[in-house]
Amino acid sequence: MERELLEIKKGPWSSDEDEVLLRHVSKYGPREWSSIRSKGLLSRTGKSCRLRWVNKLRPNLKTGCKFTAEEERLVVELQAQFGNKWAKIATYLQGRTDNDVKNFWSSRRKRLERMLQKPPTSKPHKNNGKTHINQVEEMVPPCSSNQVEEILSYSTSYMGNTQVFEMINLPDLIKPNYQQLENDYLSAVEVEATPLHTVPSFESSLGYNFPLLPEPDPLMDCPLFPECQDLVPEPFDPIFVDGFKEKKCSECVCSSQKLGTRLPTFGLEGNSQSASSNGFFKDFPSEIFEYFEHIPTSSDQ
DNA sequence: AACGAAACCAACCGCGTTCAT
DNA sequence: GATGAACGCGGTTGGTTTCGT
Repeated sequence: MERELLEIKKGPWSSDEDEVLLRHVSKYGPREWSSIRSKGLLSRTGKSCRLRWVNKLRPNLKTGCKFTAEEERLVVELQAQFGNKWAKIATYLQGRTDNDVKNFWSSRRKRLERMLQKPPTSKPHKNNGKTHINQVEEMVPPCSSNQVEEILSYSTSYMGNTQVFEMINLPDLIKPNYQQLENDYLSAVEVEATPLHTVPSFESSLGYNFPLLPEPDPLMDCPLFPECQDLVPEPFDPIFVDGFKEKKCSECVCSSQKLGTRLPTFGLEGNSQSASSNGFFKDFPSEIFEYFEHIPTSSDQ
């Protein structure tokens, strides 16, 4: 028994272990992770227990759901704003963990890196069932990782979803549909501000009132408010900032006032243009297209 | 059907921060 | 203030699943 406890178990969690962990959390709350092992309940480290709870067992998680277009857009915007502060970004996305966001981002990054680094081939493009991404892989010249980062900031692929190319147009991404964003944020705030005891959840059955996730403070975090200019994280993506230049900051403030200064204003007026096919490519830096052949559209087929 | 590549996801590790003593 | 334990976060890795050929 003692020996068993000394040996730290690693690897996938069993449902029994999950159950033990859930019982512990229901009794003591999501803390005292180390005591789980010291009490002999599990031979996992406190760290591991916490991670399991945060990423899989916590109530209200969107496990197994692909990122929606809105979530994707938010991640892109927030990543440009905060950098790789995944935990912070995750607080803006209901039901998503930092791990989710991190995985989403790195997967996206890898995909784009591959797209931009594969040398062009001389093979004819037949487009027989190939996605446009596959074609790009064959056509785009090698590219530095900086370029990848840059492009990542402005594009969204939405590859994981079934509507593979019904993606957000880059202009839409850089100049998001403001009204939509407002609505989304307000509904998000509404959810976040709803006390957990009013939300049917895990807590009611297990008897512990889980604390709300820390609510992001968009006012403090938004570098676009004049009063927050000092808080702009460095390095701040210059091109991303460029996207905002045409709009005066006063407009940000006005918009934020409309929302009681709680909206993370992206400082842009609406672009009601809906996502359409090929939006992904429309949004790439123009140089890239020097290497492109004509990409067939749906009307070509 | 088999195989390889890509995508996805869960979990670990190292390091920095916070907190109690 | 110094120290150590606990915690939280970001980066990375490795296993599994999905997809295309």
